[in-house]
Amino acid sequence: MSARKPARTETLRGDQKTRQRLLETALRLFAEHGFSKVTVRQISQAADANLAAINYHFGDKLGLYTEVVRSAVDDMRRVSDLSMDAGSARPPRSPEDRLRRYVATYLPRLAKPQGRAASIQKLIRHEMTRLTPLGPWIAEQAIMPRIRYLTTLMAELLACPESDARVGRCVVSLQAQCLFYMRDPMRASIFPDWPPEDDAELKAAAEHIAQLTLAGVAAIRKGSCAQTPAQPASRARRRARD
Amino acid sequence: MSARKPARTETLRGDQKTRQRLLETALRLFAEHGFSKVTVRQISQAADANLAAINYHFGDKLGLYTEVVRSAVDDMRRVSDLSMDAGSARPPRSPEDRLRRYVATYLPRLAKPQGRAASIQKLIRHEMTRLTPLGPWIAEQAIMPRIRYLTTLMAELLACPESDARVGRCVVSLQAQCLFYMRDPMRASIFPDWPPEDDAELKAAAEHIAQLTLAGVAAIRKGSCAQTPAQPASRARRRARD
Amino acid sequence: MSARKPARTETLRGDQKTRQRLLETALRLFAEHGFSKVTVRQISQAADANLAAINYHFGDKLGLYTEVVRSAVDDMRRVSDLSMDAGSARPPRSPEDRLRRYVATYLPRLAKPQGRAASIQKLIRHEMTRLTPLGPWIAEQAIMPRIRYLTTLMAELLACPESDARVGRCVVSLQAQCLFYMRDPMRASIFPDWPPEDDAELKAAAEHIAQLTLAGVAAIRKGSCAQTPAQPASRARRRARD
Amino acid sequence: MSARKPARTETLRGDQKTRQRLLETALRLFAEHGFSKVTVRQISQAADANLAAINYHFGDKLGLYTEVVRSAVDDMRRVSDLSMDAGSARPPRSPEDRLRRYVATYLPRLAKPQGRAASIQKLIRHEMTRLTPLGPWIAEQAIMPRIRYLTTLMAELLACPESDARVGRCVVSLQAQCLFYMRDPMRASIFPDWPPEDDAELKAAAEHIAQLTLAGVAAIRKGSCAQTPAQPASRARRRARD
DNA sequence: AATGAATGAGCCTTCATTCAT
DNA sequence: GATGAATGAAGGCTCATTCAT
Repeated sequence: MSARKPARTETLRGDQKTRQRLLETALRLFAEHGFSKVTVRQISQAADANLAAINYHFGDKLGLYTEVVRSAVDDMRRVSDLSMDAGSARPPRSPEDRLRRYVATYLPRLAKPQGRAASIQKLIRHEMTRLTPLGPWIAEQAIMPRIRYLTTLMAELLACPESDARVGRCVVSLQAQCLFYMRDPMRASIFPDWPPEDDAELKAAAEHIAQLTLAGVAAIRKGSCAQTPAQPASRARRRARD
Repeated sequence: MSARKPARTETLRGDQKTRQRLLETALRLFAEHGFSKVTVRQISQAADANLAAINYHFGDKLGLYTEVVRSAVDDMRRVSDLSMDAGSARPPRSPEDRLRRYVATYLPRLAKPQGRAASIQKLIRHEMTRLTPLGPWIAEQAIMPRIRYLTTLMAELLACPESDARVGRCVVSLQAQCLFYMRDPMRASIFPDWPPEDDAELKAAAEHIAQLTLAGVAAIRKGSCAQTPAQPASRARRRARD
Repeated sequence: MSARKPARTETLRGDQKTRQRLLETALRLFAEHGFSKVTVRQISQAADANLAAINYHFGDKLGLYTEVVRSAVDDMRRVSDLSMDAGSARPPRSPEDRLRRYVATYLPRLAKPQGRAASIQKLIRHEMTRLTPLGPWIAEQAIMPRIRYLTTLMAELLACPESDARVGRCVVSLQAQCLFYMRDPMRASIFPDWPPEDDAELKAAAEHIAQLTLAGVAAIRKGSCAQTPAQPASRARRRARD
Repeated sequence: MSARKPARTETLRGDQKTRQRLLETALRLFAEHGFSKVTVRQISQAADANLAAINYHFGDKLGLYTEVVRSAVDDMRRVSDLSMDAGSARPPRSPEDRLRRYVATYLPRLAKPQGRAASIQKLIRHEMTRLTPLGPWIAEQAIMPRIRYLTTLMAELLACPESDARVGRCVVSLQAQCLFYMRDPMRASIFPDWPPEDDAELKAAAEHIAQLTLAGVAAIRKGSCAQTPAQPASRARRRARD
């Protein structure tokens, strides 16, 4: 059989050896419809492979899915380091600058994922509601680095140890604002323009988040006892007005 | 016939109890596992009803689901008005106070939904990823009132018309921070303590969000044209450093 | 309840007392779709009656059907006598005239049944493929009279006793030609113009059948060699005579 | 691979036997009880196959049915050509002889279908009352060839163009008489001896039909304008009386 | 390494029927 | 005499998986 095929065809269809085709097709379909809405028949047909090939290569449907998620998250992690100065040998910047840069590079990737990243994002979203054993692993790979990076950053901004309770809350506030710009079919069905795709608007949004967060964190840093009920509220208001 | 009416009411309760039991059971199961992971057999068994009763009362599985979602969203909408001063004849408070109150009442309901609300929240989460025709309706019922309320509030805080682009971004920033405290099985599997259940911690979190947001919005209000690159950015940075 | 209704409404809906409405609706639906393709729900809804009313009045679905068929066949029998000189006190006509008249009155009724007769015809057709216990009874009611009438007629034409084998065959030949003009959805789907609805064409068809049959019967009566025009047939004729 | 081919053929037979068994069993059951009265469970059990095999091989129940009908009609068409001189290189016979031969070969096949043909006949009968999209196709395959053959034949006998209205009527008269001898459960339940199974009786019946029809057609040919009311009718009557 | 056929469990739905008023 | 609710038995179909090459 192999002798009769041109090398090129061999490469296109034989070299990535069914297994690779299955992985790519499965990523696309799982991302689009979720694990349980995709049948192995659909995958094998779309990948131009035999029905039993999935079983042969990955044991069963879940085995294929696991492999897909694993490689997807690997991809994601590799790329995501970029926004966090990872491996950058540049002169250390001010925490404010680092935060602005973080938001400015993170937001477009959330709002306008490119190529494989788009599928991966959808896949992770589906995975979020399925509660598989891979969840914690995904978290460790994809989320914790961000948390650690932002924790250090916020601790600097607040001028306090990373263990301070306010640090975590500020990290959450920032991360929450960013993640809200992630593509979401549900939100898109309500607000057809969400998230914004216009580069200018996305840039403005990033600056908005950075400005609001920096100002808010600064206020929290200064606000020794901002939380007390009676008087402090008026004090806080006054301060917020400044 | 009139003499039998009491008996009939008894009957209505006794017979229609099945319908009600089905609705409640279905809400619980759909919330827990999602539409397609729950079988009508499970529901009818758990509700101690006949399999065909679902068909009789709701036509088919989807009819039951629709009814469940509809009543759930109705419930949610009715309760959610409370945090938005709806119908309150109290003396108008400052926008800062209203924002604080909004967060303070909204956050616990997101983080620690009570009874039916817990199921409803899960149900809506599932519905979010399914993209059914009910999505837009849910949005109008459950989300838009909040958006409108917060838009008015932010416009006041920013002292600008509601159509100003900054208003929308501030609304998003606040709402994003709040929604991040919503229960989420995925996040819970990564951070076992999320969202915090401790009342004190929740209160502190609400005050954090309010304080950060108020300070951030105030900064944005003053920085009339903070978005342009050159000067305003430095101004904003300087202010954030204080 | 009865006191409050105008007599007329009472008549339209109350007088024929559900039972009658059910019978008529069932006839229509059974005729249109056949016994097993119609559900009791459809019937009760179309008759504006309760679902359980069928069970109440007729025991079960089959009971209703039996009643429908029984009354339909009764109807049919009553009307069908007309084409067979039944009860006619007119002077006896020649058998040729009686045959022509038979075809002329029978054919239009088969091809263009009017009102209830149309439903009854369809109903009988469905019943023909179902092989119910009512079959023989229907036959006795609706078919045997014709057979007997035609048998007498053909015996006259053939000038032989009714027990002669040729009589039965001639009866079959005539009846077969007539019944072919009965409405038939299948044939209609192949030949959209079948059976002809045009009165002139129908009349021509009746005369054709009468003429062909009379000539054919006459030839059979004479026996030997009615068919051959030229020579070649003589060989076949000889063979057929043996 | 070539070495394994024999084994493979063995396999094709051994495995695909299921498909063939399903087709045969389905033909039998569908013929006996009709499409909707047979369950896929019955078929798969009777064919000693798995329930899902039907879905695998034919998509769904209707797919199986379609395949059964298709092959049945194919069979029927192939066999039916025999009675119509198709492909026969014999010396042309007189139209009278051809008509006699047509009836003589057609009638036994209608009255006493052999083996598969018996099932096919029943199947077609059921199909006739169901009005499926296959109806027209069945017609074209199984009926139209006969119509065309008989039309040519009758035009010869009448010595007129095929478009003459009388040709069609004569075709109908002959075909109607023949089809009446088709097996029919309903007629059988009324006349237990119908259609006759005795070869002698069938032969006599065929000769009767041929004789009656030939004489009738001859009469119609001579009575150029037999359809007009006044004279010709009396002429025809007179002739018929002889 | 890969395939086509076959399997069995399970799902949603429909329907005639009965029950309790 | 009539009703709405409830029931249980099937029926068709889908799907992941395994078997025999």
